[in-house]
Amino acid sequence: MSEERNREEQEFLKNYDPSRYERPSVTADVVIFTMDEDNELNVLLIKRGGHPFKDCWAIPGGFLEAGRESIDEAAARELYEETGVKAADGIELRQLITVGEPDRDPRTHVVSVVYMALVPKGLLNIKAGDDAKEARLFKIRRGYDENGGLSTYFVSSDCSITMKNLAFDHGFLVSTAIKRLQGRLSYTDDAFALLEDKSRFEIYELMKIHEAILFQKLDRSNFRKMFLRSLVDRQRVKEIGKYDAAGKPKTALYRYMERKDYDDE
Amino acid sequence: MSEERNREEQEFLKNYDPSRYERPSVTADVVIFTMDEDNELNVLLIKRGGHPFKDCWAIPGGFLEAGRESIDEAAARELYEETGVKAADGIELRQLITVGEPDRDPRTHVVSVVYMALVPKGLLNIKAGDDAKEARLFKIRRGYDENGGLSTYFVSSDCSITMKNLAFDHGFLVSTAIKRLQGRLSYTDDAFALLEDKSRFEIYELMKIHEAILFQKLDRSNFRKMFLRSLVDRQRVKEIGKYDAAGKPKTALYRYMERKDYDDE
DNA sequence: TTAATAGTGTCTGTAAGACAATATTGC
DNA sequence: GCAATATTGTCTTACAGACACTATTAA
Repeated sequence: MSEERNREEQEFLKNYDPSRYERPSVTADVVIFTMDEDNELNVLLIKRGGHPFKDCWAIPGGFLEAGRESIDEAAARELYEETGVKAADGIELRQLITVGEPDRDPRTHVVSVVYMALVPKGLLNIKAGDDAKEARLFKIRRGYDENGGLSTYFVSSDCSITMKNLAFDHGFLVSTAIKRLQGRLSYTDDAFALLEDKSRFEIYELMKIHEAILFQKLDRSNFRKMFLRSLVDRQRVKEIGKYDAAGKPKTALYRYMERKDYDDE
Repeated sequence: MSEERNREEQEFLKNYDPSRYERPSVTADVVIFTMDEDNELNVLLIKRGGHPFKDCWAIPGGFLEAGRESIDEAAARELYEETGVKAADGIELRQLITVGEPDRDPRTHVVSVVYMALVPKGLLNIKAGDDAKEARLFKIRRGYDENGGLSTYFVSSDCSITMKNLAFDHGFLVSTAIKRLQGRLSYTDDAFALLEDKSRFEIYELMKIHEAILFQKLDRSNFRKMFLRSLVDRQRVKEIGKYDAAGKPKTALYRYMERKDYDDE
């Protein structure tokens, strides 16, 4: 940009009044997935402490602090506040969808940028954030409703809620997240992000994760073949030992090789 | 929701002050793709009429009118203002990414929800919108820069600009859109959206579109096989005549069968 | 001993990619 | 006629899915 144009633009910016336009609020919401001890897919929900939708279950989210953080940073902050997990080091935090119907929040026009995160359960340190009474993991289950249609619902120790009972349009958002997770499974490394220890795992641990995400059993033999192809050919995974100290054969262990994400290529 | 809670929530909403939080501006931007007579992929760019980035080329976009339209509607409005194309009837208008670095726009914190649209050239009626001097189609070309690296640039009758010369972070946004378009090509019906007449086309018209998007030549025979498999098996396309009135064989014509999008399934 | 888990092998069908061989159309 | 376009076919390799068989481990 030329010197003269630069000066002209500086002048313009000095006189710019940002209050001219009616602005919506912006939030970053996060659908946080994990795997539990029963090898089931879980999602983190919070019980809302304030209006609107007080006492309803919702996905965690918070308002963007305009001028002070990017929308990605707001999502990372929200993830951290709710789980103690820092979005850096290998945690998947990926943008999912942005919703902005004028009436989706009764307070005011809220545009929500929704992310999904994949976190091993061992890293989770769940705590209710600012405007939440409680935060809790729910098992995601598939079942048939009274009409015989397939429906998704959330199960915790003492309660079970359906997708449609979540606050705002969060049922739709979680549903979208699950579909995206399933769709991406075959061509991304998403599943590895849910392993408790990515540098030390067995083939069938990974298979359990695939099964949980797809809500269906897989064939051991075929999964193994697929896995070994990815292993040798694409060097995404390395075998790190198959025998114990005495040289006796043991279940083979593998290490996931960290790499740049597909989205960036 | 119970009656009492409902009344309580109404009370809360009456006293809610939306000006409590600092809000960013929100825009809907659209990367509009089409195919030209030379079977090359084109993108619509506008020359900015005002500051900032005055006289720079950018993708069309506009501020969300908070409280009066959804973010999807804002994108559809922007598409219409720039091209006269209504987003309904079969035009692909799909959310791509949302960006929100605090300093990506020098005026104020702007969160941009970016869409991509696929429009046949015959429907385009390009006109410069409010704050644009000019709107124009650019051919998207791939070439090698001085360092031998692959780079993408935009070519029009009398000018050629590189990805990095676009206003704001729009180079990144267009680049992301192209990658997404390429990635989705094999498992979506995106390519059909660029046909001049979806209800009457030849196989190799569709192949030209695939070639333009992928920036590479394809094998006729193999493309044909792939196409015919999709045709018979998936009933996505129907043959509508291969012979002329006299019964003489002609190039086969096909009709695309409209269907719900994958994302919604 | 039984049941669950781990690992290997086989068979079938489908599909992608490379490439050869015709046929048809428009100058 | 030639060149570009359209159509069909062949061959190879890869891989997904179904399923059978063996070995090992834990209760």
